Amino acid sequence: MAKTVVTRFAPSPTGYMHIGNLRTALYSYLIAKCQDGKFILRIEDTDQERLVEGAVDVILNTLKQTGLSYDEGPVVGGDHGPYIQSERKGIYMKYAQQLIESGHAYYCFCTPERLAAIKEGDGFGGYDRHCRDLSKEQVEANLAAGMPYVIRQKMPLEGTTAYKDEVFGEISMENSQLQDQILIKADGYPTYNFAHVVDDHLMEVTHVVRGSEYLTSTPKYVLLYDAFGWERPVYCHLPLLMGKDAEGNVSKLSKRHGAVSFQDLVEKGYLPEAIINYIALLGWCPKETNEEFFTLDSLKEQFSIAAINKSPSVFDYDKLLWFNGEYIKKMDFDAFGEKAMPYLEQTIPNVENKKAVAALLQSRVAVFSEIPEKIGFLAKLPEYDVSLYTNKKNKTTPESCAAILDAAIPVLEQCEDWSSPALFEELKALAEKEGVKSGAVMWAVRIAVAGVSVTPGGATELMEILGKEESLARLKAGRAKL
RNA sequence: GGCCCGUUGGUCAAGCGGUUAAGACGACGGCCUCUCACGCCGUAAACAGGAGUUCGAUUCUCCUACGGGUCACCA
Repeated sequence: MAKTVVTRFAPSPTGYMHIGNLRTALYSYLIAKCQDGKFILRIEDTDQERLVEGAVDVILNTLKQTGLSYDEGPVVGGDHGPYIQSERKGIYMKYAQQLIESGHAYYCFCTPERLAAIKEGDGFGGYDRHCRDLSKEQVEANLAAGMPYVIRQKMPLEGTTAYKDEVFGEISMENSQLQDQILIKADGYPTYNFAHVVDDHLMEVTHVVRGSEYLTSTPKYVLLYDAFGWERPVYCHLPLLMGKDAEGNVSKLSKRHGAVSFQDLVEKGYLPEAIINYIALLGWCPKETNEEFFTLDSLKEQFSIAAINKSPSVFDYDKLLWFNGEYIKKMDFDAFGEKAMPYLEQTIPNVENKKAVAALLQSRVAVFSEIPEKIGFLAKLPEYDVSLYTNKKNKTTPESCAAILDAAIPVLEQCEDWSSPALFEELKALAEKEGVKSGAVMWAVRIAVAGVSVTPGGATELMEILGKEESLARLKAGRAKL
C-alpha cells in the first residue's frame, strides 16, 4: 500500500491572495485529492517586519470561497500543529543546533554593515563565508559576549547536488553556486529556507508543490534533508503565471498587469468558480478530453501531475471574462438575480420590476461590474442626439422616426396590455399599416424610450420595464426633439 | 554577469518519429434578430534558427537566439 500523499499550501500572510498563489494552492490541493491524499494549510509568518493585520483571514476566506478545504491547518487543527510558523518558533532552534553539531551549519557574527559592504562589489558574489571556519573557542567567546548572530547552512564547496522534479525532471546544480544561506535570523526566527524544510518533514508532507521560482534553490533544501538524514519529498514545481504589459513584455504576473488578487477579481464581479476553472487551465490540460469546463470535483478526477506543463503561461483577462460570462449564463435565474441585485439597486432604485431587468441582463453580462453601464438609461433618460434616430439597416432618419412616433404614440396610449409580447404585436401591426419595416418602428421607439443606441433588450421589452406612463413620457419627449 | 528552466497561431494549448499540426479565447465574415447580446456557421493565424541522428523530424541530441527565473537576516 502506497503512502498517503500529503501536500500543503504555505502562503505568507501578505494581506491579499495573488492569483498565482491561488493557482499554486489549487494544484497543491488537486495533487493531493486526485490521489486521495491530505491537504494541509500552513501559515508562514516568520518575517516579523512584514506582518499585516487580518492577512490570515484573507487566506482563510479565499480558500473557503473557492472550496479548497484543508484537512489540517489553522482553525481546524490536526495532529501536526500548530500550523502557524510564528507559533512554532521554539522548535526550529534545536534542529539548527543539531546541524551545527553535525557540521552542516555554523554561527555567523557578521554585522549587516559588513554584509552590505560585501554586496557593494558586483552584487552577485554573495556571502564570503567569513565566519564559516571560526574556532570553537572564538564562537563560545562571541556567544558569551552576547554578540548577535545568525546560523548559516554550510554548503559543500565542491561537487553537485541533484534532485528529480516531477514536472521539470532532473535538476542539477554545482555546489559552488550555493550560498551559505541563513537558517536562523538574528531575531531568532527561522528563514523560509529552514522553516519550511523542518515543517514539511514534521508534518509528513510527501509532495512539495510550489512555484518554479524555487527550482534553483531546492538543491539547498535537499541538502538539508540529507544532512538530517530525512527522506526527501517529491518536488512539483509549477510554471509561473505571467502578465503582459502595454509594451507587450511579459514578466511574472504583478499589480501592473491589472487586478491580480482574488479579492480584486471577486470585487469586479468574477465568480470564484470561473476563476478556479480558468486558472486550472493555466499550466495544465486534461489528457483524454477537450473539455474546458471543470468544477473542483471534476478536476479531482481528471487531474494528474504528468499533465502539468513546464512553460510559463500568460494570464489572459479576455479568456477569464469569457469563462465568467459562460458561468453567468449557466447560473439558474434566481441565483443570478441575487448576485445582480446589489448592482440593480444601486443603479436603478426607481425601477419597479428589477427581476425583468435581470432577465434581460443574464445573457448580456460577462462580469457583474458592467451592469451599471448597461442599464443606467433605465433610471434616467440620458441626453441624446437626434442622430441616433438614423439607422442604415432599417432605413430610418429623424424625419421618418418623427412620423413613426406620431403614429405610434396614440396607438400605445390605447394599449391595455402593457406586456412586451402585446406591445410587440401592436407595433408590428402598426408597421404593416404604415407600410414600413417593423424594424424601423422598433428602432424609433427604442431610441426614444432608451436614449442610447445599444440596449439590453428590444423596444417592447424596455417599455414593459419602464411602464406605460414613463414610456409614453419618453416617447413624447423624443417626438418633441424631432 | 554566473547558474537553472523554457520556446507550437496574438493568448491558453493538443501532439509524445510518418497528422490536411486538434480544440478554446480573441480577431474577422456570415446567419438569426425588435438595437445589442445569446445561439449557429465559416475565415485568417503557429512548430524560434542552424547542425546532426533517422528512410523520415514539431517530436530525439547539440549549438545559437530569444524569453523567463534565481543569486536577501523575503517568502
